[in-house]
Order: sequence, then C-alpha cells, then structure tokens
Amino acid sequence: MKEKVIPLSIRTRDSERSRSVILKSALEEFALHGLGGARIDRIAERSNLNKRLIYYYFSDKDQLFQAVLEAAYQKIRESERQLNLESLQPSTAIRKLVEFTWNYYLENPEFLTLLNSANLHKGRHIEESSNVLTLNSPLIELLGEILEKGRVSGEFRGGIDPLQLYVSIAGLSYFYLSNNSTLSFIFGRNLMAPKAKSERLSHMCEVILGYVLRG
Amino acid sequence: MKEKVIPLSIRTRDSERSRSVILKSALEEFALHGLGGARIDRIAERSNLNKRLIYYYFSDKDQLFQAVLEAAYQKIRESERQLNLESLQPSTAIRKLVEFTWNYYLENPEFLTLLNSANLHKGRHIEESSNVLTLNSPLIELLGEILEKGRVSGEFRGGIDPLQLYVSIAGLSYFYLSNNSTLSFIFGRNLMAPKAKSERLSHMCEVILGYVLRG
Amino acid sequence: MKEKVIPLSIRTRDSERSRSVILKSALEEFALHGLGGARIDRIAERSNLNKRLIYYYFSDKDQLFQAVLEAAYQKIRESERQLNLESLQPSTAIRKLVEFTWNYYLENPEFLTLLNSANLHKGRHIEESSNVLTLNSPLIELLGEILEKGRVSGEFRGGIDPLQLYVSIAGLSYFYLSNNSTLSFIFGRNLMAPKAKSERLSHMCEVILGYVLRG
Amino acid sequence: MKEKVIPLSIRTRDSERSRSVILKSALEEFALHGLGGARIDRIAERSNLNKRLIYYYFSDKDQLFQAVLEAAYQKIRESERQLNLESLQPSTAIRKLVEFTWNYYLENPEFLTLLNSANLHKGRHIEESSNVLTLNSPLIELLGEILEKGRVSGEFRGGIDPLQLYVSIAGLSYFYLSNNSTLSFIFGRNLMAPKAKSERLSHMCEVILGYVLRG
DNA sequence: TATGAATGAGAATTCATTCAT
DNA sequence: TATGAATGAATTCTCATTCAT
Repeated sequence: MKEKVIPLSIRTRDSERSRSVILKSALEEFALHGLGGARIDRIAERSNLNKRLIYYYFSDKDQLFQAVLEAAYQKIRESERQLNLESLQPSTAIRKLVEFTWNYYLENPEFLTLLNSANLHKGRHIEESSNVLTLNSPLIELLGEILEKGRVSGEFRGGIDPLQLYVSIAGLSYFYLSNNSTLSFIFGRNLMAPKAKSERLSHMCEVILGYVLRG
Repeated sequence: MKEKVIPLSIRTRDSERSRSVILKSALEEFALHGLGGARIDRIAERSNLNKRLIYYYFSDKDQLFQAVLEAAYQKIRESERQLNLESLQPSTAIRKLVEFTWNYYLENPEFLTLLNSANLHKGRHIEESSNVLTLNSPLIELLGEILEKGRVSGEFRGGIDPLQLYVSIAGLSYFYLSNNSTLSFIFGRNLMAPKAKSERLSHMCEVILGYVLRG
Repeated sequence: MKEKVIPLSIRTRDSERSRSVILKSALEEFALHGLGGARIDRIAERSNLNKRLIYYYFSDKDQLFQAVLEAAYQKIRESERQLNLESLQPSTAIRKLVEFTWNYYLENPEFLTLLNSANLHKGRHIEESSNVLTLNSPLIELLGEILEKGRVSGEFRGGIDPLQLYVSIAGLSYFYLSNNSTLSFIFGRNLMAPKAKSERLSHMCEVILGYVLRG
Repeated sequence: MKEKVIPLSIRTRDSERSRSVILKSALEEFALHGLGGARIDRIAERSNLNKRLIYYYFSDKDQLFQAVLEAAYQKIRESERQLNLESLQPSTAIRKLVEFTWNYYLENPEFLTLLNSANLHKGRHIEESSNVLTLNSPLIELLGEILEKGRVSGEFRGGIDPLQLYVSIAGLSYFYLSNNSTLSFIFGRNLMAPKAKSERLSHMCEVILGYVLRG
C-alpha cells in the first residue's frame, strides 16, 4: 500500500498558513468586537477553519489575543522602520512622522481598537508577551536624535522630551479617530469626510510643528 | 396611638435611590470590563439589589449602558459649566481648560473606558440617546469666543478651529491616560508616577499654548 | 377634617368593573397565546390595571384561567339558550344548530383556543371549577328531544345518540376553524375566504342532515 | 497489534442518533405541554443529552418545534401512503380512511397537540418549513379519484369536494379525541372507555358513509 | 493536521408572585 | 381598592473549551 508522503516543507507551509489565517481572522474579530465581545466561533467561521484548530495553535482566547496584539505591534514597528526619518531634515522628519501616524491609524483602524482592548485589560496581554523587542518602539530614540539635530541647528527649541512628543503626536490622531463615532454625533459633523480629515491633518501639523520649532 | 407616617418623599426616593445605585454600580462595572465584559450579575451584587430590578428599571444591558453613558456625559458637562472660562483672560482660560481636562480624566477614569466602549460599538448608544442636549458640548462655542477674544487682543493667532483645538486638548490627555498601561510597559517608565504626571501636564500646556499664542 | 366617603354602591361597581376588565383582558391574552404563553404582565397592560390587582381578584394564573374558561362557557350556554330550538321543526332545528355552532366559533375564536388550552392541561381547570352547572350543556337533552320528535314524525332515522351528534356537529366546524392556518397552507387555499366559508357551511349541513334524515 | 477500527457508519450514526433522540424527546415534551409550556431543560433530560446539544442541532426552541412538526407530518403521510386506498372499492376505501384517521389519532395523540400548538401560533412554523412536500397531503387527490370512481359506478352521490370531505373525516375524530378531557367531564361520560370509543367509530362511519352514498 | 460532536458553567432575560404602603 | 417596588426561581440561550477520532 502506497503511503501518501507529504514533504515537510509543504505541510509546514500549510500549518503556517492556517496559523496566519486564524491570526488574521482573529484580528478582524477583536477589532470589531473587542476582546470581551469577540467570539471564537466567529473567528473560526471567518477563517473557514475548525474551531478546534484555534485551540490547537493558540491554547486559549487570551493567548490568541496576545498573539494578535504582538502581530499588530510587529506590523506598525515594521512600517515605522521604513520611514527612514533619520535621513530627513528635522522639521521634515517631524512632519512626516505626524503624517505617518495619522495615515497608519486611518488605514489600520484595528490597531486602535486593539490598543483599547489591551488597555481595558490593564496591559496584561502585553506584559505577558515574550516578544518585548517588537513592542519597544525604537522611534523614541530616533526622535531624540532628530530633536537634538534640530536643536543644534537652531531650528528647534530645546528641552523637548521625545517620549512626550511621541505620545502627543499619537494622541492627536488617536483621539480623533478612535472616538470619531461619538464625536461626529455630538458635534454634528462627519469627522471622516475627506475635507474634515485633511483639515485635521493640517491642524495637527501646525500644533506639533508650532511646538517644536523655535518661536 | 402613634401613627407611622412615611412621607411620600421617602417612598419616592426609594425608587430613585435604587435607580441611581444601579446606575453607579453599572458605571463601575462597565468601566472595569467594558460593555462586552460587564456582567449584570456583578452589577446586581455591587448594588446589593436584585438582578431583576435592573431589568425593571433599564430593560436590558444596552439600555443600561446607554443610561450610564448619558449620566457620564451629564456629569462632565456639569463640571465644564462650573469652569467659568468666560470670565478669564484668554490664555488663562486655555490653560485652565487643559488642566481641567487632564484632571477630570485623571479623577474619572471610567469616563475614558466608557468612551472607548461607546465607540467600539460605533456610537450606537449615543445615537439612540434622547438626552442629546446633555451630550452636546457647549464648550466649543465658548472656546470659539475665547479664541476670538484672544485674537482681537493680539494675544492669539487667528484661524483656529475651536473644534480642532478641543479635540487636540482632549486627545493629549486621553491617549496618555487611556493607554497608560501599555505605554508604561513599552517605554519602561511608570507614566502614572507623580513626577511623570506633572511633566505630562507641563508638556501639554506648552504644546497647546505654544500653538494658540501668536509666535 | 373632611373624610372623602365613597358610597358602597359606587365602590362595588368599580370593583366589579375591574374584575370584568381583567377577565376580558385575560380572555384575549389566553386566546392569543394559550395558557403557557400568556403573560400576567400583558394582561395587566391590556386591562390598564395593576398586576397586583389580578392577584387580588384571582389568586393566581391558573385560577384566572379557570375563571376565564367558566365565563366562556357561561357565554356560549347563554347563546345556546337563546336559540329556542324547541320551537322549531326537527330538521330546521338541526340545521339551525349547525349554523349556530359554525357562526359562534367564527365570531368567538377565543373559545376554540380556550378549549384547546383547557384540554392540553387534561381538563384540570374545568374539573376544579365549582360552576359545573353552567358548563353542563342542556343542549344534549334538548337535542335528544328534537331527534325523538323527528323520529316519531318519520322525518329522522332512529337510534341516533344526541351526544354523538352534538360532538359531530361541533367537530365539523371546530377542526376547520381551529386549524385553519395550517390547513390553508397545506392545501394552498385560503379557507377563510368568504366563498370557502359558505361552502363549508353548506357541506356541513349536507353531511349532518344527510345523516339524520331518513334516507 | 490490534487496530481499533471504527467504521464511519457508526460515527456518523452517533450524530444522527443524537438528533433523532432529541427529536423524539421534544415531540413528547411539546405534546405534553404545548410549545409555550415545553421546557428545553426537560427535553434535555428526557433525551439524556446535553442541553447545549439541542441548540447545536436545532438553533432554538422554535426551530426545534418546527423540526418536530415536520417529522410528525412525515410520519402520518407515510402511514397514509401505506393505506393503499386506490386498490379498494370506493365505499370500502372511505370507511377505511375514517377508521385509519380515528386509529391514527388514537395511537398518536401527540399529533393532535402538535397541530393545536402549530395553529395557536398561526401556522408560523409550518409556513417556515422547507419540507413542503411532506406536508402536502396526497390524500386529497386520491380521495377525489375515489369519489369519482364511486360516482361513476352509481354508488356515490356527485358534487362532493374531496377537501371538504377530508376535513370532515378528520374533524369528527379530532374534536372528540382532542377535547376528550373536557367533554368527558361535561357530559359525565368517560369518552375513552372501550365501548364509548367503538360507538364513536360506528357513528362516524355512519355519518360519513351516509353522506357519500347515494340515498 | 484537522474536524464534528459534546459539554459545563455561565449569562441575559423572563415570569409569576409578594411586599409595603 | 389600588399600586409601584422588589424578588427568587426559572428559562432560553451562549461561550469557551474539550473529546474522540
């Protein structure tokens, strides 16, 4: 009797594929419903894979969420890396960072929801993550260098904490986008209309550059 | 013979008390676990009241959440009203608004979680709220007047959209506080340490005032 | 201090009114949903009276159902009494009884549902009824006399059990009307269309009269 | 080394078995208590299966009821098919149909309760059934042929609507059996006593045959 | 690696009924 | 007589998770 031998390379690839399909489906589900509202059943449906397989690969819901979170961080870090801010003029670099942040959140809204969920759970999932490296943003260091370069050239004011600046840049986009539903309703303006979005970006650039640039 | 006279006010208050006790317990529960993670059972326990009563007063979980949300908005609007920004000098008023926002979020962290939950559900609960009045922030209008006053006096630059400014002020505090768990972990700094907090407040004031003040 | 004195006659009348309003609302509810599906809450709403009052007057759901059932029987017995079959010619009397049964069921569909509910519960509610008198149909006796009169006159065949005939007359209408929903669907005909109804009535008269009349 | 080979047929049968055990238990429960009074918990107990499994296979109570209803129709249709009325003499065929109906209702009293429940809910469950084929009785057509054959041979009268006749045959048995509890009580006769039952059957045959046979 | 079947614990919601006045 | 508030026990349904193969 012939045995059907499946070469390791293929089997592995299939298994990796399943894993990543699950991860992708889970990302969608968590983004849509939060950790508490996400359903393993729906993740299975989304992925067209058996529910049991999710447990096979990720042990339980929390660990699945953790994996999703890690992947999301990995992705944004990768994107940040490709910015090549170090090669730009200080003010151009800052502006580019503001724009990048805005666009990244805009194009990856799941990231915002994921962050929210993670923080609702007091960061438990991140703390338990082994992949600390991918989490730790190298951007702070880089930002410090840019600020220093700008200060030396006389373009920027001094005494700016890169972490504070980073948090501010993120916060300006984050709040607007993450809470866009309620804000749009309360203010009676569609904050996601193209014009509204471009106004927001201009405003943020003005605020951040107005701050870093020497009066 | 002594008659046991129970004034109507007390009987009435009982029902109002139950309602408000439930509302308070629900606020805690929703803040702690989000809408999806909140448990009606726990809300009943928290309030020392019968689970059935929650349904008696609020029909279902979503409507309870909505009521909690409305109450939270009512509360922050009330606090805003008491700021009396209109009586202050423009730059003082702006600074005070930044400080107020920061402190309010700091002292009422439930508000942040609630906002997150509401937006996770695409603002559905707010949209269904009948109490739109308490939701609509009168602050935008007031902020517009302050900006205009500052512009006229030559203190402030012109062309600032009060809504954008408001969102930025909120965003600077919001992101820092709402995501403090993961940020603290990633950056390896306790962002809630007293010193960190006061640094953040200074930074935010610099950013906002640096922006509004005429170079 | 003046005491507001309400004369007994008025108060009593109110109480009777409440009782009968509840009974009517309960009839509707039981007819619509059966005993198991009926809701005390809905009966209270229907009657615009307090739920507590239902218990005040009727002790519990089962006894309320029993009261409703008794009232329904009382009503049909009263209608039967007004038929005055005894004064008619035998064959006319039989035809009139068939027509009456059909029309009564048609106009009082609750009666059918009530009967169903009562029998689903093995007649428990009737057996516990004290009002047996109003339940016991005097019609059987009367029917016996009519059949005898017809037999003597040579119009009717002999040996007809009035109970069997009564049950048959009722059954011919009952099955058609009580199960009209499913029958209409299965047979693809609207059994409640005017033409269908009049055809049914003709058919039933033919069947019953064809049976009682001497070939 | 012995290999434990479990044929697919058994594994498959397990699931089918569970499904059919649930269906059977549900039939009993619905027959005993109606749709509103039936309890999923009791169905689970009856079937010695997990309550969760009921939802796994049937989604919810209504769909379970629908499945039970379909099965009941399937069963009676199957029994009807085995009657082979077409091979009999017209009058014999009619008598056999009356007897069959009576006996089927007698031996499958759940069918009556089920019909009642279905109609209490306005036939909603049947209408949503996809299995229309099993619902539609082929008997009407057959009955039409029998009536025609009888008419041609001069045995039967003409102008009989097979649907009306079918409904009448069913109604004569149905009313007696479905409402036997209250009828027995009201008339003070045990309608389920052997003698009473045989008298009923004779009566029904007389009524129906008296009607179809040419005077 | 993959999957359909099965389950216990729990969660939202409902219901008849009683309390207190 | 009338009523709003309160409740315990169910009841339907859900969810993460495991079994068996």
